[in-house]
Amino acid sequence: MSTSDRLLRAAEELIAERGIGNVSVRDITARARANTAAINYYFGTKEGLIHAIVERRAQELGSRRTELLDEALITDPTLRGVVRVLVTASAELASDRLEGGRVFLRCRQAMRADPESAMLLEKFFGPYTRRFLDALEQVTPQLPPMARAVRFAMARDVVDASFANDMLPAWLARRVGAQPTPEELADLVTDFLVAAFEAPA
Amino acid sequence: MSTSDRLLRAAEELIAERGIGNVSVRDITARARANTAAINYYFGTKEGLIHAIVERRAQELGSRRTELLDEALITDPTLRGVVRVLVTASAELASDRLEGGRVFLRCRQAMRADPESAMLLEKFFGPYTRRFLDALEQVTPQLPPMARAVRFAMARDVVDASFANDMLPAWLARRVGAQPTPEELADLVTDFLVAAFEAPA
DNA sequence: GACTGTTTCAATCATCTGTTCGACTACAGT
DNA sequence: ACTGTAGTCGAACAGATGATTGAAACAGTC
Repeated sequence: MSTSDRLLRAAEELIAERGIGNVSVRDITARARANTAAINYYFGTKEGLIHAIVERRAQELGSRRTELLDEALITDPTLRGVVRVLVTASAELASDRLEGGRVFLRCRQAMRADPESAMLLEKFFGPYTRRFLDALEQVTPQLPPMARAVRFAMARDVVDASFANDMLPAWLARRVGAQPTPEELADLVTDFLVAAFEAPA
Repeated sequence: MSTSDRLLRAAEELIAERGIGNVSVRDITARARANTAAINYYFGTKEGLIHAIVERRAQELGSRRTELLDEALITDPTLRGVVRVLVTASAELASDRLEGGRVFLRCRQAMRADPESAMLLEKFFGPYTRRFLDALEQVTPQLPPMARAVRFAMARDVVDASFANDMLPAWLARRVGAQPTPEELADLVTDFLVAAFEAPA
């Protein structure tokens, strides 16, 4: 694996573990077994690094999401079909179908707390998110726009949060005796969201 | 207002604006119009400051939540009644009924991205959250524990995220032409969650 | 007015931050 | 053998960081 790849990976890992802001270039280069200057050599600045992280993942994820969505709109153009796609896209990451997906989910969640990074995320993931809302519009024509928008925003948050963290917080998992598997979780989340979208406005 | 109060306030504001990790003690003391040493004088360390922030807010919020919950379990012991409480507690903050509530909501959301701070939050807010799950158990006896736990975790995330950020992300608000008021939002979120909890397991 | 404890202040500490630099290596094409 | 290019390395930079210090300013009490 090339040095720049190792840097990207190491940065994602560290950000996922500690949150942005608690990660220095020295931490990253150390874990990547690279020299301190490596980040500046390959990405110009530290910011350039996180830019590269987002750009790369957005491309991977975006094409997969588009793929799933196009398929669903043909084979199963229902509310459940569209929600399934939203859930599946994240569930696939959570089960590391895409290399390092689990790590990136947490990394992205951490970036949301940093305004600058949050803008980056919006810039790169925004277009795909919009396509999603378009699809949702098709399968919930009866909903007033404001209700649909708010529900969509909530659904997004639910999916992101559910799969990024441990599925259940530790105390909750202890209380019910187990963590759900990613597959269980995907079903639970889907049922939850479909019912929520079907609520009368 | 005393210096230590100004420090707490300033820290909450800055964390809310920039996220933890982008806030130095100098930033905080500058905004609080206090000396650089003030934080160490009053709170020992920077970490002591954020500890104090969480402790103070947890006490305020906890008692209010308990109050709302006890009341609801008597006057309206239904799923909708309990969900209403969950939503109301945050909606009150979002409309600044409690001084600086809006700011703290964002501040807390930012803290969630920092593992150390997240542990603090869990420690201080955890007990109240548990009481909530107890209440939910009473009004949804038909749900399997795992489904209830996951749904509860999702509901928590929805409420926190909805009221912490601008209600809708900028591009979504532009698309539907307006931001919902906190009251509108509270109703929309409540309907959404009640329907979600009523989904067959 | 002297004495007390509390609060504020500027200056300073060692450490960590992101970034830059010049030297060194390895290897390609000519 | 010579040259250019890409990569790596350790050392260094200036600035920011959290924390500490000792002196000053302040209040209230005898």
